[in-house]
Amino acid sequence: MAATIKEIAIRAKVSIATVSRAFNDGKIKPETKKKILEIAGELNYNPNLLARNFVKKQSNVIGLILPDITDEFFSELIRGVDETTFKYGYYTMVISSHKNRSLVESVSQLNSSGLVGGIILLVPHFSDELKNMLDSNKIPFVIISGESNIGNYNVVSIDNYHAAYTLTKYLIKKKGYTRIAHISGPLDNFDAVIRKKGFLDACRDLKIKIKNEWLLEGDFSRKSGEQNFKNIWKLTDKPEVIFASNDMMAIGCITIADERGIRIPAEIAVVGVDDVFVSGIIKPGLTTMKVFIDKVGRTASKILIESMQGKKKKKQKIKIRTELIERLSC
Amino acid sequence: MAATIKEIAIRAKVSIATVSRAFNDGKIKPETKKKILEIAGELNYNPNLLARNFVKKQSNVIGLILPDITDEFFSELIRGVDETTFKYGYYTMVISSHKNRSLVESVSQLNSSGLVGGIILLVPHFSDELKNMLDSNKIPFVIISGESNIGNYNVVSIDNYHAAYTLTKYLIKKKGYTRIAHISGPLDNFDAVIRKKGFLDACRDLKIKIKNEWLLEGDFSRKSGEQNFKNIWKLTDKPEVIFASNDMMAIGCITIADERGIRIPAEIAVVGVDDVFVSGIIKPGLTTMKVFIDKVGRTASKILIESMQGKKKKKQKIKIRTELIERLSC
DNA sequence: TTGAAAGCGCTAACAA
DNA sequence: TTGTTAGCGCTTTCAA
Repeated sequence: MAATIKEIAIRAKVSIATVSRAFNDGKIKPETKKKILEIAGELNYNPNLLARNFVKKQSNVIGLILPDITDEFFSELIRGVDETTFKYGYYTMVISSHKNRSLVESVSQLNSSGLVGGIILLVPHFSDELKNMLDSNKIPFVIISGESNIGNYNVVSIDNYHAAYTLTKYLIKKKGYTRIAHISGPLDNFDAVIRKKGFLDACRDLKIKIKNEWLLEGDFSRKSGEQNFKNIWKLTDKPEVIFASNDMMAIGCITIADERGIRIPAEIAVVGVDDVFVSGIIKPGLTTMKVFIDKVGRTASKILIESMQGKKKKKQKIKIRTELIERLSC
Repeated sequence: MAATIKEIAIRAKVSIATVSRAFNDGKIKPETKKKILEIAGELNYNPNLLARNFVKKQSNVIGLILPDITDEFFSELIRGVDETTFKYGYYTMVISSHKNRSLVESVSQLNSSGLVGGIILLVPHFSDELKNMLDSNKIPFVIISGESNIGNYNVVSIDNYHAAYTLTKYLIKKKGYTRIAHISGPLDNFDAVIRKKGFLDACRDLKIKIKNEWLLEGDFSRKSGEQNFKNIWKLTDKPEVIFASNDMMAIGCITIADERGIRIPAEIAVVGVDDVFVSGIIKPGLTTMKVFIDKVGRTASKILIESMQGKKKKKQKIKIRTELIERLSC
């Protein structure tokens, strides 16, 4: 059984209240505090955070709710969050919502569980149900989402629009492409939609006409990149370059091109967004927009913790910048 | 403020004890239970897990302590753990020990915090300090480590020895190599040491002589693979194949070979262990031993949860099998 | 500066 | 089957 303040109190011949004060910032005589801390050290005392959180009706644990833990991407995100929460003396609880546990359900359970004092929520898309739940939500939360115009919440996003716009502009102005295909992510996903919009807007602004058949929808998976590449390759009127909405789909394109002996970028070029590890390894290296997902995690946790600590400024909307990485795929 | 059993009790005109029983498996009249559950539903009641855990002196949160959250590898591990804990109604708290937080410190704090009811501990190597701490540890824990002979603990390991032995044998018997270099991981890392032993034993058993200069030490990073490859390439008496102790180092080898126009496997072959995503993408595809790290996570959590639930069988040592993946790098 | 005592939401004896 | 009550370890009034 771990030591409690009661034991310390007995040994130090003081009341438990005094011991409690020694560990918080309460008024206490320095000598008393010193003695208590000494005894605590001997007893190897650590406060029972459960009890503390319970009575204070707060928690130094933050819940990180993910739609699904799969790729390298989330691992980076978790790292960013963990780094920050640790710095502030908080813990990170990772919760992924699977098929049998919806986002809404996860949040709602967590909320009343008392287990966490704040939530970081990664939302690929926004349902009314979710919005209702959040609006009636008591504990602080920060949303990580592609779209920041989703109500008066703290939101951290990748700057998807800027990423797609910049990349498209690069394709057109720097590389001279005029015939561009776009494989979007699933169109119920904010990031996907905004990237597509950035692409379309850039094309429009730069007076580039995009054929309808060059606008495809994938699901961010490598497999859907492969499939869409095959479809593009069947077209009689082929584009010169494929802008895949993320690296994984771009990698799918390159895979199939490689299988079929189609030369990249000579016959068709490919670019992506994310800059995952593989993108620097694959041949040819994938030109892409680097996304600083760990920064997203760090930023979100920082905002969350500040709001948990009562520094309630008004809700923030932060976009994390991206960066063009030029390689040889286009 | 979230609803409590007290409120429910008032509305249902029963005592709080009865309400409590309704949510547990206590003796209770079906009709009473039904009514209580109904009211709970209306009030959108969720039990305060903090309070419950506190009074029961247990916790349905398990702590997953990692040396550092970096690669794809951990992401898979976390996923495996999360999947299982969810299935049992538990939560996963991910804690990584950074420079400023040692493993021992993490465990010890967590222990008395009451926050978690069990711990999964990933230990790259074993210190006396850690061992002492674990021996005096009160809450259940499972160790994930390369070496399972580290005391009377629950340990889940990758079957490193078998992986290395099998791969080496494959190199020699199937592929006919006789001149093999080995880039080990850091030699204070269990996985690294055992893989090296498996390699050495296989060579000895198959009467293959390994020159000392072919035995190098890396640190599992891609960079150290690159460096070691350069060193190997300087040798006048070069090996025919490099057995890198993990895929990342093997990828480092391939990267440099590629840069320098050295053909793989024609001029020198390379194999690894892990089967990370990149290994199937890189050219040539990397022959490797697939490690089922998600299985490691699932197994560890299962054992942990069972032991948390008091099904105390004797300590288990489980090795997760690996599988040869033949590609074109050798 | 300290102590006494209440109470956080819940479970688990014990009593009825 | 249900109610009463004590208590988990801690913080926090209020009083001394």
